[in-house]
Amino acid sequence: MTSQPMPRQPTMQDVAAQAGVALSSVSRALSGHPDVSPAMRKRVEDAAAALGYEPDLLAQSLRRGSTRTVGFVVRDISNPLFADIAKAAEQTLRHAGYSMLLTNSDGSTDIEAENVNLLRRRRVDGLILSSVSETEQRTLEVLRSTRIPIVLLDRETQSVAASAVISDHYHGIRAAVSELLTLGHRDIAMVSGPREIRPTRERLRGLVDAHRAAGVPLRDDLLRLGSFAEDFAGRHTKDLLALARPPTAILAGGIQSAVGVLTTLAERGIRPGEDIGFVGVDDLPLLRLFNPPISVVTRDSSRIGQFAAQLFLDMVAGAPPRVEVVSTEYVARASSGGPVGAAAART
DNA sequence: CCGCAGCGAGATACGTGAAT
DNA sequence: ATTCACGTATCTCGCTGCGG
Repeated sequence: MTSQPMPRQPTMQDVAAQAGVALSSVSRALSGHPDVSPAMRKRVEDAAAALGYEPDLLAQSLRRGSTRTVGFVVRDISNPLFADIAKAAEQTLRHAGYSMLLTNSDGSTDIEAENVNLLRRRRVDGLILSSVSETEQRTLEVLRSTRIPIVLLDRETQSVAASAVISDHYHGIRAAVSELLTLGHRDIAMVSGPREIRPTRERLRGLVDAHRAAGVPLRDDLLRLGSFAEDFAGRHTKDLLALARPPTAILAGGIQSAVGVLTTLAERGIRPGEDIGFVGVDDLPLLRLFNPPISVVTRDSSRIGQFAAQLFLDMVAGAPPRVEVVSTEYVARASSGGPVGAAAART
C-alpha cells in the first residue's frame, strides 16, 4: 500500500511559485496594496485560486501582533439577555473583520479571573466584560496588566481605564416603584443581585428614591440582594411569603431572579397581578404568556451589544475610553396590581 | 543550559528597468 | 528627472526543538 503524503495547505510561497512572481508581490496583491498592476493582481489571484490558497490566520496574527479577535466574558451564559447582547456585538464585530470568543464565568469570580487571563494570553485584541464583581482583585489585576481595549457592561471601576456600556436602571425602577406605590402597595420587596455591582446599586437607589418621593417608609427586611441566581430568588421568595407581614408586590431584578420568584409563586398557587403585584426586570419572551400580563422594566439589549462592539472599535482606532448609556423603560401591565391595588382603587 | 534555526505572512529598505 | 511596478533581501512576531 502506497501512502500518499498528507497534502499540505498551500502557502504564500506556493502561490508565488505558481504565479512565477516574488513572495512580496503575492503579499501586496492579496492585501490590497496600491503598488500592484492589474495584470499582477490577476496573475496572483488566479494562482491563489488554482491552489485553493487561504491565508494562514495564525501566521497573520504572528506577523501583525493582532489576532483580530475579541473576548466576550459573560457572567452567566444561560441568561437570555446576554445571548441578545452577544449576538449584536458579534454581528458588529464581524462586519469590522473581527471574530468573537465567548467564555462563561458561571457567576464565579475564580472562573472569571481565569477566563480573562486566558483570553489575554490568547492575545485577543480586546475584551468585552460582564463582570461577576466590580471588586474582584484578581480580575482587576489582569485587566490593569493588559493594554488592549476593554469594554465593561454595566460595571464601573475607576482602577481600570475602560469604556463602558451602562444601563439607566435607576429611572426604570423608580418609575416602576412609583406606580406600585400609587396603586397602593406599601410593602414592596426587591429580589436581585449583590450590592457590590452597579445594576443592583442603581435599582436600589431607584427604589429608595421612589419611596422617599412618595413619603412611604422603605421596609429593609424586604430587600433580598445577594445573587442573580434562580435558586437564590426562589429561596428568598419563600422566606418573604412566610413573613408575618409579607410583601404585596415583588420586584425581580434580573431574568433569572424573575424565573425564581415566578416559579415559587406558581408552586404556591399565587397569581402575579391578582394575588400579588409583580414587576420583572428585563423582558423574556415567555413572560408574554402570563395572564394577566407581566409588567417589566426593559432595555434594548441589541443596542447594548452594538455599543459594546463599537466602543471597542473606536478604541482600536485610537479614541479614548468613554461611556454609553442605554435607557430603561417601565412597561406597565396588569401584573403590577394585586389585591392592594384593587382595594386602593375601590376607596 | 544556552543559542540558534525555522515556522508563515507581511513590512520595509532598497535596487532595477521602463515609461512618462 | 521622476514615477511606477515590480523584484530581492532581510527582519519581525512567539515558540519549539535541536545541537553544542
